[in-house]
Amino acid sequence: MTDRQNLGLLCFYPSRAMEARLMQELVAAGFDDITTAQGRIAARIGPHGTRLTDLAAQALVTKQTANHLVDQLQRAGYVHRVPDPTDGRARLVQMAERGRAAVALARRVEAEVEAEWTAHLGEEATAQLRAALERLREVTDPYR
Amino acid sequence: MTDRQNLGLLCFYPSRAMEARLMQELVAAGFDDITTAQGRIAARIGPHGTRLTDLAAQALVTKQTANHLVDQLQRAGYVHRVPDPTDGRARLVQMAERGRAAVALARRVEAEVEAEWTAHLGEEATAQLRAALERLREVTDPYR
DNA sequence: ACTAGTAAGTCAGAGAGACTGACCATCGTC
DNA sequence: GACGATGGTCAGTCTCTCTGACTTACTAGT
Repeated sequence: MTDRQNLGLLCFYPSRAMEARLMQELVAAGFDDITTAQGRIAARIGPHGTRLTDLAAQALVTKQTANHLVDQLQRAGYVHRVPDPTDGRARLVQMAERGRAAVALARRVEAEVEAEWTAHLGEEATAQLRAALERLREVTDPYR
Repeated sequence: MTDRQNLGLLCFYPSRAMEARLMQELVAAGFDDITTAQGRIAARIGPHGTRLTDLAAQALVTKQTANHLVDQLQRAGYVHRVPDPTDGRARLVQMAERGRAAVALARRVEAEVEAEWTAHLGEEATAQLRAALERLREVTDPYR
């Protein structure tokens, strides 16, 4: 019996497990030139494209870091940048074909992992868990 | 309204928030020569000391990485190493005085943050959340 | 219409974190 | 006592992330 662990740490295990599983399956499917850091940025690109600054803010990294990661994603063909029609300074980071394919796979894997977790916890407990985490996000995610 | 987020990502927000808060308060209290990576290792040192290999396994990093971080912690006076009386190859990483002081503060901050979360979610929902996360750990933490 | 301040993004450089691979010392077992 | 396994270290590399300084473009106030 280990001692009582704090809620933040308890949240860390599933979060790490999901990320590891995503990476593992992406690599297995041939998306082997991507890293977790790149994935964290890519996961936040909206359907019509997202500004670099917004990506950085949501991922809680500096613009420079986000820019660096987007450069790599672009070189690997996952995303491309287009000028923002509403703001001459800005550019929108959009998913390219390869990026959309990777995201589609990632969505499938996420659903798969959630199904496994649901099988372990039960439908009702999982629904409660999701509800609690969504409410907790209100006080733990500064960008939402 | 944002779309439904996966459970792994939902777990990420509280985990990141807890870690950020811990670092912030530790720095404010004068423990300003520590990093999150060092903290993640230090948090796993048991009451009688823990082997480097075990620390590495629990934190899911290589022995080299763990060794590097323990070196830094030792230089800063948070931990020290003693020979393992039961195994001539091994050494135990133990908390030093400064390390114990930091851990004591960290425990207080953790309790504080959990109290805030409980205030937001309610007693019952928080208890259910903890129970669900502890069960989820059974399938998401390889070292337990 | 001009100017001052703010916001978007880029360039350069540095430090920390994490890995792979090779290695030595010690333990445990046959 | 020899040999495979385990605990730990050394060396080198790559990625992530930051700070600081800068350019360009938008916006609000006069």
